[in-house]
Amino acid sequence: MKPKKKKEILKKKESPRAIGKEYSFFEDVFDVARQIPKGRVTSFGAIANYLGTKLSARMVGWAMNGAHQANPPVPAQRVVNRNGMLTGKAHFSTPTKMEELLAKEKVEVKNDTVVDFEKLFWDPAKELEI
DNA sequence: CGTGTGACCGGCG
DNA sequence: ACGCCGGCCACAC
Repeated sequence: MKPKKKKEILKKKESPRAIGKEYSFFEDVFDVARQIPKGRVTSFGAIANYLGTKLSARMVGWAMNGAHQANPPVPAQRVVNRNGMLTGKAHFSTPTKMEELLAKEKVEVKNDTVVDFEKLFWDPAKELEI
């Protein structure tokens, strides 16, 4: 947890490649995703909202595209759409990997959808308090 | 530099 | 109630 930064990161994006490393919106998404408490889940919209791009939740999901490939690994299984559906399960090693991971987190998954999603919902904008 | 795409979301028919 | 369409931002080709 790092109460600093926050929007500071998205201030102006000073040439991501100029750094020579991955340093951009991705890191923000990854960082937020990593801050998701165990046994909790969040939605793309929530992350997008936290990042200030709620109107473009698509990019969040798109960013997650490299999340399962990022280092350190990002618990992408805790990130689902606003319906609580495991939309990105297909992007995991195995189609069942996502619900398996969630199952280990004591998160019930029924029909590719998180049970009690509303209760397990973790809003970064609130928890992290922008 | 321009075009395409993306694990979405919300509104409208 | 369901389905389709547009939109927004960032990144890769």
